[in-house]
Amino acid sequence: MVRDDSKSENAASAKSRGTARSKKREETSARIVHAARQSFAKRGFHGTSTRDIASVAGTNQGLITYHFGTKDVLWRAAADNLFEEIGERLFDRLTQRQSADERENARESIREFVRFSADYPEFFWLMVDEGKNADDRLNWLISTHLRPRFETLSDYMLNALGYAREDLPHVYYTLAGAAGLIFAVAPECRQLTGIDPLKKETVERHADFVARLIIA
Amino acid sequence: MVRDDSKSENAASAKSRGTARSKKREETSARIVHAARQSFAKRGFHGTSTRDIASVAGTNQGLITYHFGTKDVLWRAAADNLFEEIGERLFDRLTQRQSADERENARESIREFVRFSADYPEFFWLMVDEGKNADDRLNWLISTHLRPRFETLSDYMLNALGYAREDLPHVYYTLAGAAGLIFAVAPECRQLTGIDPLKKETVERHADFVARLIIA
DNA sequence: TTTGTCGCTTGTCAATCGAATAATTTTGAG
DNA sequence: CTCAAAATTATTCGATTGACAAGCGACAAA
Repeated sequence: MVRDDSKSENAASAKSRGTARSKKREETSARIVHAARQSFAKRGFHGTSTRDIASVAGTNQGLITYHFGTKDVLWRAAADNLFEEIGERLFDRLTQRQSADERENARESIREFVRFSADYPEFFWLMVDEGKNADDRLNWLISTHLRPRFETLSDYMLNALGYAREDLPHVYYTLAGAAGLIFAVAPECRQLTGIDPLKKETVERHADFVARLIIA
Repeated sequence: MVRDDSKSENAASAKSRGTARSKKREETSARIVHAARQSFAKRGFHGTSTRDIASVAGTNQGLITYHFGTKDVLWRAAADNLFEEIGERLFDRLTQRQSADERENARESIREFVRFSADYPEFFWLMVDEGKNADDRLNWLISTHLRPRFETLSDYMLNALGYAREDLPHVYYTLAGAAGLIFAVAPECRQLTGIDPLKKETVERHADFVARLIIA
């Protein structure tokens, strides 16, 4: 049975807030969400079974139904969790950046974005996995997370980097693709080129490469 | 029952070569492979069922087992088919290109690669879908198709574009990502930015944008 | 201590998966 | 025309899927 929605959103009702029970509930729920994030990222929505996720989380499949109701809801929770971390990691740094040299400032922002792409290949996988099919998950993803993120970045590219408005889509997807692909296909890159893209020096090299490319 | 391997590879035994029977066999097989290419590209290996493929091909699932034996073999056949087309479409144009202006020559090569990425988003999907997991399919994909393709492009980037050897992986994945992502997530791009990346003018605009970026 | 709620486990369900086999139709050599 | 082989369809199988429901033990309010 699916639990009450009021608890579903706040992870605690008015009565049970802060108790040992609700604390355990949140812990378990978080563990499942974390496992779901890994699994969905690596195998995609269709390629991931709720039993796999449960196994990674160290529990059973029934518990997923109990906490989230459906696989779709769990996927949304995993996406929420990912974008929450992304917001903390990326946007705070980008928007708060300050420097004397405007050009070097922009370049460092791009480097930071490349480092972020190396730390969170999940974002790239999610983007490609869901972005190619116009379904409910894409609609939800755009309206909930992608749209505000894109608006923020657009303002930044428009004002700080001085791009024209009609170039924004090209800037956005060019940068995202250039920064993220090499990390998203790390196993392939390792086997094909012999270098490990996730090694610290390689990440920095790629960051510098892309930054110099975009801000010539 | 799986058909004889000698026919599996050549699509015709010595006796039946050129007959109406072997012709129909090849036609049917090609129809299934074509349907498999579409389905695998859109949904990935795990997200695609052999029944879906059969439905797209206008037949039933048993015929797939008859012609290819396993889903894995069909996937390889679909990949073979894709890379065959890619070879014809891309590499022939790139290597045969000749111009007086070396710089403009390189720029046009990149434009051509972007146009290719728009025509074949399947390549990007396949790359990301299979490149993130080090399994048998990735091993096969690299040794069979990706390695020779990468070598060819490496020579080109080394000689014609004058890049340093240790930068090759960065150039390769940066270009592939910058050129391909916007087309790979076309539905997302449409909904997020309002522009259709697959429209002819948009493709040309992106080609020009990326070309000017790489060859400044 | 009682009692009922809560977090969780277990078992089950219909649907669907890839694969194999049986049954049927089509084809072409003799 | 005959008939065996080939191509196609139909059926079946065991395994796995997401979802559901019954029941368990621990905990907390009364």
